[in-house]
Amino acid sequence: MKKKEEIKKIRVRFAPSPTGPLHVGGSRTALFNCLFAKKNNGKFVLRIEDTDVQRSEQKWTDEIIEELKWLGIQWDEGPDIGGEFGPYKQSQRLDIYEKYLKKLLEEDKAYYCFCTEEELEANHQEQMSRGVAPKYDGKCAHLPKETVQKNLAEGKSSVIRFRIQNKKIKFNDLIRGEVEFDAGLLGDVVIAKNLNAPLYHFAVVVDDFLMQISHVIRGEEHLSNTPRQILLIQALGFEQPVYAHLPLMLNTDRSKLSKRQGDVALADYHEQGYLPEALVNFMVLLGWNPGTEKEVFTMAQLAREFSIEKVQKAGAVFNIQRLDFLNGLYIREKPIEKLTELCVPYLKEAGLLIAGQISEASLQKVIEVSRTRMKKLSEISGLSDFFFQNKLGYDKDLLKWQKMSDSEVKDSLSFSKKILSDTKKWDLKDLETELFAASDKFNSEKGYPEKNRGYLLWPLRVALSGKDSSPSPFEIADILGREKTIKRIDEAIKMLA
RNA sequence: GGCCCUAUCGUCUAGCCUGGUCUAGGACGCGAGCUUUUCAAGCUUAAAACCCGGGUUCAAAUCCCGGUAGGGCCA
Repeated sequence: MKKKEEIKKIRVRFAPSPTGPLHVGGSRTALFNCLFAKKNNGKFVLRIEDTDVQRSEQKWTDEIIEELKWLGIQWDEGPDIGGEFGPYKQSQRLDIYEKYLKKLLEEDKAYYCFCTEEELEANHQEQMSRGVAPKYDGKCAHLPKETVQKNLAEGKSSVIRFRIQNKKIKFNDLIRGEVEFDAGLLGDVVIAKNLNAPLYHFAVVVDDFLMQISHVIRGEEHLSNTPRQILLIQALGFEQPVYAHLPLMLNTDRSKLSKRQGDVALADYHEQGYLPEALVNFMVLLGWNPGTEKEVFTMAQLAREFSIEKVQKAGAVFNIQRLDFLNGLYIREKPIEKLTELCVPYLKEAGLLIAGQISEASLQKVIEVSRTRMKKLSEISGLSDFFFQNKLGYDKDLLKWQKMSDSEVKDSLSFSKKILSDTKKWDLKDLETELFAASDKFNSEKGYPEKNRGYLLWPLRVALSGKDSSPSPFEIADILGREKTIKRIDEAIKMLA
């Protein structure tokens, strides 16, 4: 058998910091990573970057996991399921970082810096005033060993800095092509507060290497951090991954998507009743398209059709109207049992759904007749409340179709009442047929224009719904049943008396 | 301030690599119409863009150069 080429396994990761709710931007990064892995038969790793002890909290880790799962994003290795390259939380890997930190220190590729905040600030100010790019001035870069030892022994506060070499860093980005930076402009970067407190740039590099990450797919905000990390990789003798920097998700004013201009937490969208299918479909189209005119995708289709080469370079504005459209689309397509199940919590929260008050079948009908009007699940209560309420509150003038007078409306309702009282079969089809026929009869008796069915149907529909817009009177009556329907008509007539 | 990235309808984008088929295609939204008791949904339809300036070429949205604008990162 022919010996297999050393084909490097595709391994990607999503590495969020649990310092707050999962951001939609982060969710999209996770999605792209997941799709890239699926498409290329690779592995997708979830790693929690919780080295910032001050700001990291377990509850955010839990939320990240929960929301990603909800979206339908699956990982092959992660803090919740373990894996070959664990642990997958940086806080559990401190001894690993310490080892590499010591190595850099021993090889004099990193050094202790004792500069105070004030010194750094003064230096920064001075450089700014001279119009020079601000960077660390290297004051502690060549301290005698004894001084360092003495300072350390005295417990003088310090950080560990990495020596940035003065050279050009070039790398090939899968999305942007060749990118070049001049590292000489950088200044020695702080990689750890101390041996047990590594900082972001350092921890990522170590973990990506140890977890054998082949492709680093992340947001564009990290593009300018890449040369630093490459230098670190070289200093540690690691292998460099392939980079792909995704375009940013933008506010309407084209700045980086941020809180003040709307919701940024995935959980917010979840709560409002956006469907994961819609969110996934929406997010993937922000910066990617298959090159065909197809725009509606399931996760499975995406896993097949996704290609990183077709990812856009420019940032994409988060356009909520498009999300709403897609969500409406998925709401309309959802099997009714599923959709009903999804709506129940919203109805309960609004105090509309009281256990045992309505049959499952009727509830499904309520959802069915409301779904075309729904952009998100949370809208169900406002759309269907009148089905559940005993008393409707509306102005009697709403009952009037065009320029009808009170007594005309009363006649109209009485007419409907008579028809509905006599109707033998109480189902949607028959109600519709009967009422259409009744409308024609009513109009000709009253001398109203033949085709204008509003004279009969509008007052009826308002009497049943109490709203200026609602499903048809047939649909409402069908669900309400004869007794409640007649009762509502009577109540309306009473208002006109 | 320095560095880097980006640039097609209001928005998401196709086309750009391999110049002509582009009077620039699709989708969301917006306008109109149909349908209709209402609002939706559905169907039909309109308006709407190649950032600017040079160059190369018979021919440029597409290639080259220079601006401009926006964004990101650094502190």
